[in-house]
Amino acid sequence: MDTSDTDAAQSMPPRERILAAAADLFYRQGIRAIGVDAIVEQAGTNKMTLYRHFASKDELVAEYLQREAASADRIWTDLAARHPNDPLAQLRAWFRDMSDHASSADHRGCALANAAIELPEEDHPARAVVREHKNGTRDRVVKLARAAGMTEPKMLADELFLLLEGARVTAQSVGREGLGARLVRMGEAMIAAHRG
Amino acid sequence: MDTSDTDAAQSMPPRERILAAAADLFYRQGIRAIGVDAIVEQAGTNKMTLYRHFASKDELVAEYLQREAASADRIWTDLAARHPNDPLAQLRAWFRDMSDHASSADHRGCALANAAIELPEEDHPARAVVREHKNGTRDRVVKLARAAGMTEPKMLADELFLLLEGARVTAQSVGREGLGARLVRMGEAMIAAHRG
DNA sequence: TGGAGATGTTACCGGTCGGTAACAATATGT
DNA sequence: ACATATTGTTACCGACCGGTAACATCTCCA
Repeated sequence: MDTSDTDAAQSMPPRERILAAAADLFYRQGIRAIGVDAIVEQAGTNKMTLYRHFASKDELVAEYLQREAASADRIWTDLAARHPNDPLAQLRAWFRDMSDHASSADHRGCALANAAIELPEEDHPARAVVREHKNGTRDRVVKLARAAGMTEPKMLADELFLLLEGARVTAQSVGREGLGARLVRMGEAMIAAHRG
Repeated sequence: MDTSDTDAAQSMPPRERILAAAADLFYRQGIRAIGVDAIVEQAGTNKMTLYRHFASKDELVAEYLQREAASADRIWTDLAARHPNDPLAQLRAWFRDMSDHASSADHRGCALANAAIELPEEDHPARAVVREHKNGTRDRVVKLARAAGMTEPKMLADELFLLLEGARVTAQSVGREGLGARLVRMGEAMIAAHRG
C-alpha cells in the first residue's frame, strides 16, 4: 500500500510535482501557512530538489500564481469558442461561469487576490503577477462590454468585476448558500441596465 | 530620545497597549506575519504579561477582531444621528462613507475579511467573529433598504455589500486610483434602479 | 559499459515560532 | 510598613522556518 504521495507522484517530473503540490496546499491552506517541507513531502521529493528548481519559496509562490493566472485566462478562448461572434452571450456566460465557480463547494476565493492579502509587501514578486492579471481581466471585460454594445462599458465592467471579487471573499468569510443564484440575478440586472 | 514604543506606551494598562499594538501590526502586516514578540515589543511590555491576559495568540486575534467589529458598528449610530428619520439618506451616506474609506490611502482591506482569508480553518475562534459581523452588517443594510422603500431590498443590499467587499480587496490587489468616485457612481446607480 | 546529469539522503545552519517556569521588581491600598 | 496583586526579567522549551553542503544513488543515452 501507500506511496501515499497523495496526488501527483506518478510519472510527472519533480518540478511539476512540486508545482502541483504547492498549488494544492497554498490554495487550500494559505501561502504563509505552508512550509517547503510540507510541499516536498506531498510532492514525493525533497527540499534540495525544490531549491534546484526554484531560487526561493517566494519565486515558487510567484510561479504558482502565474500558472493560476494562465489557467484562469483560458476561459477567454473557451468563451469565444462557445459563443462565436456574440459578445453579449460571451459576457453573460463569463459572469455566469464565474458566479458558479465562486459559489462552488471547494472554492476558497481567488488564489491571486488571496495572495495579495497574505503578502502585503508591495514589492513581493507575487504582487506583480496579481496586478497584471487583475488589470488584464478588467480590460477584457471592458472590451467585451463595449463589443456587446453596452452603454458605459467601463462602469459595467467594474460593477461585474467588483461584484465577483466581493462574492469570492464573502464565500469564504460567511458562506456560499444561495450565492450563485443571487449573483446571476444581480449580474443580469446590471447588464440589462446597461443596454441601449 | 527614544521611548520608541512607537504609539501607545503611555498610561494605558498593558492589556490595552497589547491590543493596540496587535491591531496596528495585524492589520498592516498580516496576522500570520506578526509574532507575539513583535507585538509585546511595540506595546512596550513582555511575553509573560501578554500570556497572563490572553490564553493564546489565537484568542488575542479573536479579541482584536471583536474590537474591529465593534468599532465598525459604531457607524450605525453615527448614521442615525446624522440623518434622523431618513433611511434613504442613511443608506446613501453609508455607502459613500464606506467607499471613501475603502479608497483611502492607508486602507488595507477589511480587517475581518482579511482574517478569514489568512485563517482558513473554519473553526478558528476568529472565524465566528467574522461571520457574525458580516451577517449583522448585511442585515442592517437590508433593513435600511427596506425602510427606504427600495424594491427588493435584499437584492440591493447584496449588490452594495458585495460591491464594497470587492472594492476593499481590489484596493489591495491592484490599487486605489479613482476607486472612490467610481464606487459612488455605481452605488448611486444601483440605489436609483431600486426606487419604486 | 561507461559517464554525465538529474535526483535523493542526511545532516546541518541560524533564526523565529508560540508558549512557559522561576524569580525579581513594582505598584496599590490599608 | 506591610501584604497583595500586577508587572517585568531572564532563560528556557520543542518545533518549525527557509535554505545549504556533501555525498550517494539513479536514469538514460552514447
